[in-house]
Amino acid sequence: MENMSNIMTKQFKELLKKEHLKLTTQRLLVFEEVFKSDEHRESEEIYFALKKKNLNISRATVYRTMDLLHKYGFVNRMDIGEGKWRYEHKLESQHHDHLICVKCGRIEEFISRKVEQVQEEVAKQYGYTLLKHNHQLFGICSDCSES
Amino acid sequence: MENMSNIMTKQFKELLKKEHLKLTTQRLLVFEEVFKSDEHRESEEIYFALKKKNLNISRATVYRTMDLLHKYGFVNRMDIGEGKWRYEHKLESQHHDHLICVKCGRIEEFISRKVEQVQEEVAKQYGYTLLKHNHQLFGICSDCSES
DNA sequence: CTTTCTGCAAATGTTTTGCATTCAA
DNA sequence: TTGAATGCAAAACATTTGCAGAAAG
Repeated sequence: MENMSNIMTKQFKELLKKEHLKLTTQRLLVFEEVFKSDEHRESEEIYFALKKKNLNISRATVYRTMDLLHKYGFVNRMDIGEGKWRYEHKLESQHHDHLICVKCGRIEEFISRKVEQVQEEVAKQYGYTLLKHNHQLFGICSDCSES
Repeated sequence: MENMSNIMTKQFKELLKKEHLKLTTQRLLVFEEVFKSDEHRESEEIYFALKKKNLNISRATVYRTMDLLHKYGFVNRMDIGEGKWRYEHKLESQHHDHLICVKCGRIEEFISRKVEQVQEEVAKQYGYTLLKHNHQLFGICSDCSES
């Protein structure tokens, strides 16, 4: 039986065809690595995850592919304020924001209709057409505040 | 008559004394440069602004001083997702978030009590103690959408 | 005097790029 | 067969660091 990840792979392949981009082994492997995990990872981590599996895809290709996946909307690129990006795939995930523990790095995803509404109001008030937003809460999670 | 910026300078000097940090010409010049402008600038821009005035303070010192100002709460460090920081001083400014035009780079500051409230609710719900947040809206401003 | 700070240049860490080679179409 | 993608190493970019000399306390 076909799972979600397979459907995404199909979509990815269709996109490549549509855009006259080549379906290479490397692109597929990076894609699958990204969709296999629900973590919020950096390109570097994805690169090493592949390396560990003896899939020696060059760093440049990993970065180039992540860029492509971001450009075509297969992943979200999040900036958690360390001067680098983390990616998360969009499989089965609705839009959400993040709650990040500054001690252990744990990331909680949250959705708040209220915040979404207020954002629209603010944008409207200033005459902006809203394209995207960045909303992260930093704090200490329950586990970390106990110890 | 004494203005706000002077008061801040006094506070900065007091802090240095309290922390047994040295009051150097460079630190004062960087500090004044930062408090002289209301822009949201990067360390690099501050470095060049000083250079233009023939104040040849080394890049390292500018970076080190911005770090200090951030550490002691004289400036906010914001990450607008380009892999680098921008700073804004806290002179006369309450807490606020940002609305950024992706075309011209213009930055609008906004405050929303509602968002602040909802953030607290979300943190509580997940058992987090909220420390800070990052909230940026990206869109197209009225000027840019006309053209 | 004795720390601490500065300036420099080198190092760092992440990401990008040029170019020869390889490969999908 | 040929234009695009890969891999490599070098470059780029913002930022940090080690260290010797300078300056503040």
